[in-house]
Order: sequence, then C-alpha cells, then structure tokens
Amino acid sequence: MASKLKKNPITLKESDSSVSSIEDAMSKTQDGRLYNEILDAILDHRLSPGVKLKEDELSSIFSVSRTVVRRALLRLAHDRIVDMQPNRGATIIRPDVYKAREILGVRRLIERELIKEATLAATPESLNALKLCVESERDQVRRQHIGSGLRLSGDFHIRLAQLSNNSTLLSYLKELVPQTSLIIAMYQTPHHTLCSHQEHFDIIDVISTGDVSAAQEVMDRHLVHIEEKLDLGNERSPGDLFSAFAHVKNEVE
Amino acid sequence: MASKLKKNPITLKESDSSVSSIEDAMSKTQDGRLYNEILDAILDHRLSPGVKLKEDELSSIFSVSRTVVRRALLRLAHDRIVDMQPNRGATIIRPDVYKAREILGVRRLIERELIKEATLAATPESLNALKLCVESERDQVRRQHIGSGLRLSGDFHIRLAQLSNNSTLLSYLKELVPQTSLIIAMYQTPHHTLCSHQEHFDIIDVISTGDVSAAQEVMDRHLVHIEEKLDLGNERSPGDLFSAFAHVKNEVE
DNA sequence: CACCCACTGAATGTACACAACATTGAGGCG
DNA sequence: CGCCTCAATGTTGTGTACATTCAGTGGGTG
Repeated sequence: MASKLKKNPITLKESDSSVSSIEDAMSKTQDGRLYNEILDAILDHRLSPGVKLKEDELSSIFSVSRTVVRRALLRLAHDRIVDMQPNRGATIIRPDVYKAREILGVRRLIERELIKEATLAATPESLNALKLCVESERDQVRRQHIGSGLRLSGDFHIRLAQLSNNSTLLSYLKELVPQTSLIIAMYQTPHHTLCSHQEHFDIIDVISTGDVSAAQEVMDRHLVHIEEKLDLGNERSPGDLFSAFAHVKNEVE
Repeated sequence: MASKLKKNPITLKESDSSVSSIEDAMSKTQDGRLYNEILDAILDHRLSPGVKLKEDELSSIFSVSRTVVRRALLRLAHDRIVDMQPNRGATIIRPDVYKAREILGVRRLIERELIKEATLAATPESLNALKLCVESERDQVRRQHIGSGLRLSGDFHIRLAQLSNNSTLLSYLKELVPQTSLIIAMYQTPHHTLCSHQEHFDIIDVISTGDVSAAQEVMDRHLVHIEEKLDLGNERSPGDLFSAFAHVKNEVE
C-alpha cells in the first residue's frame, strides 16, 4: 500500500495553489486545501477524466486522514466534477458528447448574463486588474507552461464573473469551468484548444465601452469558438485508450 | 444533553419522505436520508431561516452519528441552503433583500431556458403526469395542508424541469427551489404567497401547444408574480423576531 | 465446456474518541 | 463602574477502528 505513494505525480504546492486559485476563504480547513489541490490538478490537466480517486491513496499522498479526503470528494461530487456511487467510490467524470454540449450550452447561458451584469458594474480599476490577469496568462503560455495557462484561462472567466456581484451565478460558473476543462481534455483536437487570450483582451475592451449587447455578443462568440475547436462529432478523443475502450470497462450512465 | 431530544418537533417520516421528495437514488446512504429530511422540513416551512443546526442535536434526533450529520450538512452548505463557517457550525441561510432578488432573478433566467427545452421535449404522457402532480398539490391546499402544498408546488417546477433532460440546469433548480422557499418564509405578506396552481395548469396548457416563446412568457410572469407577492421593500418579515433584531445578534455578510 | 455460487480481498460506510477552537461568564484590575 | 483577562464549557475538526458492501476468483456441477 505504501508503495503506491509514487504512483501519482501530484505534487502538493503548499502556498502556490492557495494564491493562484480563486477559492479564497475555504482553505482554512484541510479538506478545503485538498479540494483545491484536486481542482487545480484537473484545471491543469494533470488529472484526466475517468480517473478513480481512491480514498486511501489520496490520504497517503497528501498525508491526511480519510475523513478529510471524504469531505473533499463529497464536495467535488456535489460540483459534478467527480461521480460518487455508494460503496463504489469516486471517479472523475467523463462527460459524453451530449453532456458536453449541455455543459457548454449552460455556460453560454450563464456567462451571457454574467457579462451583462459585469459590464454594468465594471470600473476602470477592476478592468485593469483583469487585464493584468490575462497578461499573466499570456506569459505563462509563452513560457510553455500550458497547464498553468489553462488554469489561468479559467481564472479569467471567474474573475470576470466576480465583477458582476452575482454570487449565485458565480458559484455555478465555478463548477462549469472545471467541467469544461475535463471536456477539453476529452475532446481536444490537435490544434490548440486554449481560450485565445486575444479574445480575452477583446472582451475587456468591449466591457470598457459599456455596450452590454456587444459584450454579450463577443462573449458568446468566444464560447462558441471553444466549442468549435473540440471534436464533438465522434465521441472518442484521439489517442486516448480510456475513451476508445470505455464501452468495455464501464458503460457510464 | 439527552433532554434536548424533544426540543425540535421534527418527526422523521420514514417512507413518506423518500416517496414525496424528488431526490431519488441518493437515499441509499443514511446521510442522503437526513439531507432529504432537512430539505423537506425547509420546503414545508417547519425549519425557518436563521436556525442553528447543531450536529449533536441532529444526531440525537435522527439517531445517527455525527459523521452522518456532517455529511448531510456539508451537502446543504454546498447547495447554499445552510451557511457553514469553520469551527462555527451550520445555520440556515437568511437571504437579505439583495440576495433574494438575485436568487429569484437567477430562477427566471434558468427556468426560462428549462421551459424552452421542456416544451421541445414534452410528450402527452409526461404532461399528463405533470397535471396529476398539480392536482395533488391543489388538493393538499384545499385540505389546509399548507406545508405539503408548498413542497408540492416546488415539486411542480422540478418535475417540469426534468422534462427538459438538462441535468445541469435541473441541479441548479434543485438548489434554487429550497432557497426560494426560505425567501418566502422571510418576506411573505399576509395574503397567500403560494404559487397559484391555476398558473401551473396554465403553464402545462401552453407547453402542450408547443409554442416556446409563449411558454417562456407564461413562466416568466408566473415567477414575477411570486416575487411581487413578497414584501421585498422593507427587510423584515412581519412578526418574526429573528428578522426584527437581526442587526443586533449577527450582522450577516 | 460453460455456468453458477461461495469465498476472499479490497474499498467504502459508520461510529466513536480525542484534539482544537470559539463562546461565555466570572473575577480581578485599572 | 467599566473593561480586560482567563478559565470553564460547549461545539466542531480530525484520526482511527470496526462494520459493511462489492468485485473478482476459484472450485464445483450440470
């Protein structure tokens, strides 16, 4: 059992994650830290769809008790980021094509509203802070830190949503972003599937004009672009054995 | 400590709740049962906004260990139905006016989309089943079972949403309905604030015509009516000491 | 040879004990 | 007389042991 420790290359980056992640006040308890760790791993594509998250392994890796692991997993399950069946443990979701379209559709619905409210509430200062965030994203990608780039790309959407002061829709988006990350992991095409940071800069520009409809239009197109870059036509993602043989091992939902 | 058992009048209606509640497959584990019990109590207005949910008390009342109680509370916290602060326990949320408007606004956004998809996916059979549900709701109210009527009223919206096959938006609505129930409890005016079942019948009728825009219009008006029946002008709900002295005891968020 | 069933091992569900933290009240001090 | 300190108490956070369930396996039988 102890030999399984090195099986997973997840490093726990103490202070880094609590800074980079948007989740702020919840890191006080241990399960909040673990929750963020797993979330970051998913956003960075270090954890793939379909991976089984065994409680013993996680407790070994992060040196916490199963109690803490269970809490973290329960939260992820409630976010619909992992799937928990009674007595059968937790696995990272593998959205099928139908579900993927559903999630992306909900994102469009919700972000259309969020950007409307954000546009009405934006100030020059908050937009500048947002711009800095996108620049950092761009720099990470240039340095070939694709994983961090991906996470920061999600961060942009969440920070943008925070401008709106709509905490309900914000909490939904916080679930949708990791789900989208998993969808990208499953259905990405050879060409890059990152949010283009240029589009992020464009979005900031439109918001600063105060034109709500235009902002909604740009955001919607941005999300459609993401969807178009995916290969949602045929179900399996190329080169992924898990997808190719999904019907053998587990016929999900 | 054992003497506190009789303090809370919550009865645990074994089989009843698992039938009446929409939550279906989750009642296998004990925490799912407790989760549904608390949710039903909120929907029936047997539990009010601001009530402290102590782990020991709940574990005594329902004869389960604190482990189970904690899981249930954690789920409720994630639904934003209870508020959990580290080391400070769980209390049922008390949405202020701003938050109340936000939640009702999100409901309108989400149900507008849900009824669109439901209209496109509806069949005569599914609509008939829905009609039976509303009739049962009407009968409960006629028999003065206001609590059950309230819960069934929420059930209508959820069952309607289930027609749409959009599980993401459905899960959001499952959080929004109890939140709405708490808002109604806080801000209800002397005249009845139930969803009028007549409007529910109307909604079913419009859906059966297949006219999406009309259905959206009717649903939107229905939700606006609910909001209009509330007294969101002045914050306190009449006769509720908790609200009246909220600024003294705890200045929430 | 294929199918069925009991067994076994591993993983999860639950309970309880202890530790850490927050709240509150009394007492002392300024 | 009011304020501060600190201990007592209650409540939550965490770790661990035990119970339960499930999946895989091996042997037996039709």
